[in-house]
Amino acid sequence: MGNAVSIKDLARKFKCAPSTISRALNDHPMINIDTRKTIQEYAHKIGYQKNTISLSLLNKCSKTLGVIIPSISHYHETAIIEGLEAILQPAGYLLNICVTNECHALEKEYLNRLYANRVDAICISLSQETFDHSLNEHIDLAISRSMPIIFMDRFYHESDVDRVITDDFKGAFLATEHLIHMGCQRIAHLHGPKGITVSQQRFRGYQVCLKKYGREVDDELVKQVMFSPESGIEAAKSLLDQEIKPDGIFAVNDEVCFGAMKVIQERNYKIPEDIALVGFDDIPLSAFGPIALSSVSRKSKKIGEQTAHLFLSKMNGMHQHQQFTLEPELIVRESSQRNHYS
Amino acid sequence: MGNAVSIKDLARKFKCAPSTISRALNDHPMINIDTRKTIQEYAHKIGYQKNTISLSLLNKCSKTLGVIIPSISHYHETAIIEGLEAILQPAGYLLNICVTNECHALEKEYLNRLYANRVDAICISLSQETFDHSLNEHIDLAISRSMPIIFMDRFYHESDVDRVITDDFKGAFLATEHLIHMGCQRIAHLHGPKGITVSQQRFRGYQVCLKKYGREVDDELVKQVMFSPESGIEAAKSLLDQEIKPDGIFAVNDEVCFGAMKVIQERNYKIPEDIALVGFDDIPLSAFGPIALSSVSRKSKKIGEQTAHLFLSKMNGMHQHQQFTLEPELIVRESSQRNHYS
DNA sequence: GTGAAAGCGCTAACAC
DNA sequence: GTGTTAGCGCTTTCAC
Repeated sequence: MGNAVSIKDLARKFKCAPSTISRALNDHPMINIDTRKTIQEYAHKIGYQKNTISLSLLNKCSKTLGVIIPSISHYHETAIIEGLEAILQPAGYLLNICVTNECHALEKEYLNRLYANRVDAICISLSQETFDHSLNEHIDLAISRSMPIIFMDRFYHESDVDRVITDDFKGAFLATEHLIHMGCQRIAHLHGPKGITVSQQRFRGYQVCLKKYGREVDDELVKQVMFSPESGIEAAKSLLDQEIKPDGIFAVNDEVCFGAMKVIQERNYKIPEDIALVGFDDIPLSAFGPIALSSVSRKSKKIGEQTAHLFLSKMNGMHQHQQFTLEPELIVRESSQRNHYS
Repeated sequence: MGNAVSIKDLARKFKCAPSTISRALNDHPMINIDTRKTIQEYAHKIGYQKNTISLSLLNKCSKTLGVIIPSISHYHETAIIEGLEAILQPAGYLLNICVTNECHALEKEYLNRLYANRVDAICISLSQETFDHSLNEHIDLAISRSMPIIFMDRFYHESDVDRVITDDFKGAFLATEHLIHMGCQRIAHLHGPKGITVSQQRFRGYQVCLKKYGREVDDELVKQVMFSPESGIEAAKSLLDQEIKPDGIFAVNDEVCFGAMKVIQERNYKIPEDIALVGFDDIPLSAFGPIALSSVSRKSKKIGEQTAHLFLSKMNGMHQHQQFTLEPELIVRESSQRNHYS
């Protein structure tokens, strides 16, 4: 790495000034066309490649986007990354991806490191810890340093920031309404971790929908879960062990649903006849389990794409903050499709 | 971003030379302890943060690792990234993650861009296209530029390179042997895309194991698939439509297995009694489907960790090439656990 | 049409 | 104990 060929080396070789080489390589019209070609060809031949770091220093622009996410093991986050890459690769950007494991200290550390590296902007989906304890100083610091920040999914307050989110409330509403239409009388909800926006929004959608159809939210039918199948298993067991059993379940995500599905089948209830199931996220495997799972798609890839576009517009001088809320889509499959409508 | 506070600004403020500030911030013992503290506190207060780009230029070291992977939508790749981060975050590194979608042109483009950014090394899992057509000039170019390259999973030839892989052959052998032990007589294989090392190795493991137990590989029982559940569905249908039906299936990965499982259940065969199933990768959902899937774990996270260690040892001056081959582990679950052993 | 020089932010060798 | 200077690789303004 220390031996990379530089513009100076080429200058020595051609017995000219570094600036001439620079101009030649950038196809500057004022350089003699022949020398230009000769230099370009030679540079290519010996594998010269501009050192972008020096350009970053010079132009105060690193052509890199920082991405901070709480986890990378779910479809949602990887689809976001795919969306970001799809738009930003052609635009010449690289992605610095940082995974916080929902840990605030790490998030803070990464935010600082990305700033130290002078990335052009940071897209962030806040960690659970940051959320739970409203720890926002690191974000405020970044903003005061005028580092452009774009929030994805979770954001720290309603004030004037750039953000791209899905309308989780609406998605949850659609899912619950669908279960009502399928004739479910006792619709349970597997409620995501407390303090997380998506959990709250999805619960609210469930709640408001039930109310709208003149039903009460029964606390016994709402169980707390983490975002994992294990957690869905536990919750489903506790649901099926109690007096009032559900005939429909809307879960905070698909993984949880898979866990619940396993328990339901083990106990010989029929899906969707005895218990109808709807999840959230529409992960790729949902369509291909032994019972295809109904799910709300939150357009994960689109979040990435939209975020990328927002970022590019900021790079092009758009200083006004923008907020995008994407529409979720209910995908009905076997796990909730009943033939007898209510 | 253009307004970031620099060492020069601090020098102006304290009416001293930039080098004094630099030394103070780096806790240089020769600077007066009081001025040192004063400067440090003030710098912290106004949110000064060293510009790492200038350091990269100076030290010829960017504290960044480039990561090139063919896809990011499977558990395997995300687990690798988790492994890399687990080791490299504490060491102060950032990851530039690039997804090629199995496309050679993109891979080449990214490799070059990472070199332009002078990342300290590049970890790469080659794209299918690169593999299929043995397109290695970009790799050779990177090596000739003395950019450290570490191969993960797929690598381009057996020569002297750094690499971390799993023993796919052995994993496949274990899976097949297990099916034999479970009494399966006609073991089918869902063979991954041609030209991909993992497909070949897994097929070879299957093949060699059958031979070892005195059985023939029946071409009718080997079906070609892609790495998707859809593909598993098709292949399973074609298997079950033919004269000779399998009583055991070893699939190139778990997604494919899920697809196959769906078809098998739809046709009312019992798992594992009629048909036993073993997949590969041990994705998190495998344990939690309605029928828990047996699978070979390729220690994905460990690949990331080992790669990170290899990288760090290279940064510490280890110039000899290292090759690591991780041991796979067969995880037996419902889909293949029969009570009557052969 | 080409060269010389300054500067992006920082550190380190060398003064004093 | 602190200042001065040069330099990492590049572009760009100003000369000529």
